[in-house]
Amino acid sequence: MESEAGEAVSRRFDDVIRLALERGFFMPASEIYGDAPAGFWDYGPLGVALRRKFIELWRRELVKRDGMLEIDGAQILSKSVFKASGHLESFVDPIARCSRCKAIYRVDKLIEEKTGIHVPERLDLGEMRRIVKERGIRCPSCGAKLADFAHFNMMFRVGVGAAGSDAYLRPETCQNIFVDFMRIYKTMRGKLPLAIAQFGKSFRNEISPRQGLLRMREFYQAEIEVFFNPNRANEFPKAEAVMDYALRLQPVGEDKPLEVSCREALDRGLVSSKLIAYYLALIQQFYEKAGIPRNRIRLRELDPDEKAFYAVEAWDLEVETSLGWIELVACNNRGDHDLGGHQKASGHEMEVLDGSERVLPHVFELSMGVDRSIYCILESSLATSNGKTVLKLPPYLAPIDVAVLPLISKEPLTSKAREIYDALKLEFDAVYDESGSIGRRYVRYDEVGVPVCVTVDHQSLEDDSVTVRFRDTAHQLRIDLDEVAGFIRGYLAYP
RNA sequence: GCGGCCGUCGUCUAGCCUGGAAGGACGCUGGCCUUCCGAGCCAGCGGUCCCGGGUUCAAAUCCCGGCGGCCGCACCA
Repeated sequence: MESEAGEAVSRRFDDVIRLALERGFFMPASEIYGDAPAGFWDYGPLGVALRRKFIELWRRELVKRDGMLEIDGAQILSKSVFKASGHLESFVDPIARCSRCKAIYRVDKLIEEKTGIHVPERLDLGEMRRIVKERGIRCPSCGAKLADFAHFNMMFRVGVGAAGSDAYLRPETCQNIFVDFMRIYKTMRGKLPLAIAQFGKSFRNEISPRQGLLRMREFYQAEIEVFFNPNRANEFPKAEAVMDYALRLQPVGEDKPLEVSCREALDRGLVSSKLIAYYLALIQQFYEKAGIPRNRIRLRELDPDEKAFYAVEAWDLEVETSLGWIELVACNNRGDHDLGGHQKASGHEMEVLDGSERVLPHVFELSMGVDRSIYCILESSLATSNGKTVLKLPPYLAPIDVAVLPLISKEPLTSKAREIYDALKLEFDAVYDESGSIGRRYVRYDEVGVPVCVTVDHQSLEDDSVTVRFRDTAHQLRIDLDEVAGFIRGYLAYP
């Protein structure tokens, strides 16, 4: 892929990484040591602030808007949890190693490739070994015998306590929600449909992590699990509010997204229920408010081969970037896989009363990749103006709200500016800066997306006014000092 | 995990082929100057040349191994 587009692609990705490294958004973990494993990243000060604001927007647009309950679960969970969830068995790849050149292969894929026989991933290893032997399948690169048949599980195993009992770092945050469901339902006086949300870390031992924040071994998810009565997924009054909202749906068989209202999507049977249409609308609206242009968002239906082992209906919210379409949110109808599995394995009742009906709730999830979202927001906000970088984040996502600057670095302008900074710093994420020319400082803050700068000049000393300078236009406005806080508050307001 | 390319101050890079004092630009810090968009001047800061081993009088440079990055394949539960 050496086309012009291909080159532009890598340049744009590189621009984001360069900005991130240079200005402290994020950096490789364990960076100063040579044995730093791939797939682990540290967030720096600006990255933390951006992520915090992104999550605050998520709380506002999804959790609060919909009256969801938020929890914060443990990252290490018992082996039994993953036995019941299916991850211990299904979260694995069957692999084998060449006895001579040591290359590692996916056995199921290799058999399929060589013989055309479809091999279920979960087929017994002995069975796979038998097929390989019978069909005389050998190492594709050197022709030697295959050996060391094994399951590679992508969960990180940890030893708990002195005995080192097996437990696992969660590969998805939602298992806490399923395990805790009954207690939350009871103690919070729950009623179906009930949505429980969680923001936190997950861990997957990726074979080959790559592309910065896009595929990590330790990463943030913001997940929402909606528990509902499958017989009543169309009795959903809240959905009326979004019936005219246009989804960008790409059902199986389409090669580009269709603009269809929720109503039309339901009428045409593209989406299976009002409940699902409603949540697809909420998540798409959320990304529009996070600053991703609508025409770069799509909700793509997964065909059966692509779906996770637990999914019965699956839509991915994807965003188009210079690297292609990136999956940011998995919207899965998980059916009763989870509560059913935990009910059976734990012996704990998971059925609840919905009216007079006794029902094992089904689950629709919105599983968001936070770090990937941060990358996409950075990339889509990155603009160039007169050869200079301007990060055009929505103001309410900007890591720094306001920079307070004396026009020149000289008393009494500096003292005056410091007073203003002190008055703003508790309410806002503010910085004070007197280093370098005023133009240099504007550029410095444009580059990290600060939406407004407050500048103290000679006139400020006479009449207690300041100028407010806007990142996106470089225009300035003079306002009275006692209106500054209110003005910034208004400018940073959510849409 | 395989294959190709690659790894030098915070960032970008010169130097590597042909072994011989790690240099520049931007940035950052302090000062002077400066009343609005990367100004100027002065003085500074900043590098385990990815790591380990080998060859050599001498290694950023050559060789081997590892780690990491990008791209392609595979994978993405």
